[in-house]
Amino acid sequence: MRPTTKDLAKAAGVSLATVDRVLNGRSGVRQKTVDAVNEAITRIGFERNQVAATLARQRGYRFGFVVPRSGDEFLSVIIKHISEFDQASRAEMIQTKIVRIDEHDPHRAARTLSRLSASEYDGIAIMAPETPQIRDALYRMRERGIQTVAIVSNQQEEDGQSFVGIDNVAAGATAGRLMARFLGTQSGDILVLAETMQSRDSLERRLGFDRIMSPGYPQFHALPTLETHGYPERTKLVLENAFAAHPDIVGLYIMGSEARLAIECARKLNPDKKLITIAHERTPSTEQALRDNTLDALINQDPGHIVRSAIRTLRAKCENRETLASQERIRIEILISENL
Amino acid sequence: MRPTTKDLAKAAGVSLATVDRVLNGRSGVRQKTVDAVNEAITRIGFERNQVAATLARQRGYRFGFVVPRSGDEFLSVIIKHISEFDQASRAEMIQTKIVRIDEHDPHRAARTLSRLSASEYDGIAIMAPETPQIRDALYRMRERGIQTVAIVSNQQEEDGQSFVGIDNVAAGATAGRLMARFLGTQSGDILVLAETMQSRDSLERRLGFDRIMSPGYPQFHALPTLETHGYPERTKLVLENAFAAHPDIVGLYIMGSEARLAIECARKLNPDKKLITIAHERTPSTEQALRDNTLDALINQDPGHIVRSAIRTLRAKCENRETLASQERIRIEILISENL
DNA sequence: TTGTACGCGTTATCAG
DNA sequence: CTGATAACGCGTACAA
Repeated sequence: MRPTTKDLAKAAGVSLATVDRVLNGRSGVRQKTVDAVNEAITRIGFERNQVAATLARQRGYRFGFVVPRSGDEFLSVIIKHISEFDQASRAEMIQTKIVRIDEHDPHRAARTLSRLSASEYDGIAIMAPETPQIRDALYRMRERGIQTVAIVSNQQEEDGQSFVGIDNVAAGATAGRLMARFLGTQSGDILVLAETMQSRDSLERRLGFDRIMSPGYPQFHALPTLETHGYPERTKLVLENAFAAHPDIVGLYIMGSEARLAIECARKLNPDKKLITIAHERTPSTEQALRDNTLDALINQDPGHIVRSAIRTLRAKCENRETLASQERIRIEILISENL
Repeated sequence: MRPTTKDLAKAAGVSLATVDRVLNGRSGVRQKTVDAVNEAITRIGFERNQVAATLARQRGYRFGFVVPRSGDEFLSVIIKHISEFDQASRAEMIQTKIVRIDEHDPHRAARTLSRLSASEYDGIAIMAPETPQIRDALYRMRERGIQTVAIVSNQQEEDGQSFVGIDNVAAGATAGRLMARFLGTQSGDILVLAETMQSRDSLERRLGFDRIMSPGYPQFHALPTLETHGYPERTKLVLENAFAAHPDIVGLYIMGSEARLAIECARKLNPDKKLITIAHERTPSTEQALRDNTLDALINQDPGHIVRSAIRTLRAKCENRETLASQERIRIEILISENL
């Protein structure tokens, strides 16, 4: 049988309460006692039983997912996975709620975050673009004792363990390599589309894309990124202009997560020639596009994995232990119609 | 607060013990009482707290991974993940052991399996080719009350929920499509290599590969599968013969999981021409091949995911509940050097 | 600064 | 067939 807190208390010559204090880093214990307990821990090989610990806390774990109020198909897929997980994990004493923020108004968003209290949440996973206000709000949240983790869009580099998502530079590079290989012996211009180049995700993807394209494939010319701002009319307009100005377009790289529109437009504007088209994020519509061959490849980050990984990360932080790094690394998936 | 067994007992007008009997399907309860408890369950919305249930069992969960005694790099990666998981999940009261079987002697293997008792194991994950002896042994294991799940190689269709691994037909198709697209406008023969065509995995991969190649790309001709039987000399020999007989080889599809040898041989035999090469399973050596460009793509099934998924599946079976299907589906990953 | 005693929600072991 | 009651290993008031 594995040693328990009782064994540990006996081995260290203290009471259960003191063992608990040391184990959970609470104050009010003499350094000498702390040392004695720690010594006993290694001596008898004590390891805390998380199952018992979770049960003993009156409440289970309460986590919140902060997501944009308005969003694209990818967001709804994420949300679907959150509620799916919530249902499945109630028996494990994990509760998950969704908190909406106004991503266009950083101050309002920050205010919403500031209202999240430690008495309601043990941890928060946030999916939001990086702004000073948000970063600040997160910092204060951690001070209040709420664990945080960023998902999908990275918030900052400083804290290595607290981002769950893909490396967007590598994702862009992956798209670039596939584009080049699928184009084969052709040559010409490549259209690059984003909702906005303000976002770090798009910048990084573009960077990665160019890093492959520019040095390795002089026969292709990736045009400056076109911004759609998520508006259908604007998407149509920029694509029209682009096709008019560049008669030699052979490829289309859609960096944003709303690919449906762009694919449709491009097909209408260019019905005779088959463009190699690569987009990001698996959603019902990109999946359909892959199936009917209007899309050649999809770069995806598994939303279910992201959600579960975020929760595992938060939980590990609550119990202040390490996570299994290999498990939490989100893969840059390449999807074609055969491996959907 | 969620209703507990106490609430349930009160609501049903019985004792805790009876509630437990009904909940865990034990015998010795009148049908009328069973019905009353079940009615109360739905009425008050009772849901069992798994954390408490796990704690209350004296022992935690004890799972075994049955794997071949001898094996390739992929096997050692799997084993690495098993022990990694074992370490990380001790705190969650899950114990994982590795059991070796002689995959070349089905009878001996079956005997080893027959010695696995329910007093030692709650569940067994098995990675082994499908033979009548093994299938039988598994059947008897389930009768003994040990949960089972097959990993990597499917055992049979009958039980939908108990295979954790990829669809090998789809994996072969994925390889085929990539091969065709990477070859582009070239034409010629494609070499297909396997350790043996006795195994169902290889057969299925070949089937999927041809399903894409034959109808869609008449400019390519996939040669009959060559068998290496895992021997270096034999690999060298069959490749030499193939290159001599077919001067027009443009592609190499390595279906088996020991790709290192084949890649090396092919490169030596064919130093002037770049073959499009696709293999299966990420291992230190295939990863290296991808990096130094001797491999164009890798079809992979995440071994870490397989291990964790197998354990989640076994645990769910022990607690007789459903698993989250979306979580347990193993992806057919496409790896290139950019998304390693 | 340290210790005692009880509770968390379930399972297991008795007795009836 | 059914019911009390003691664990399981840890957290947490409250007392000292």
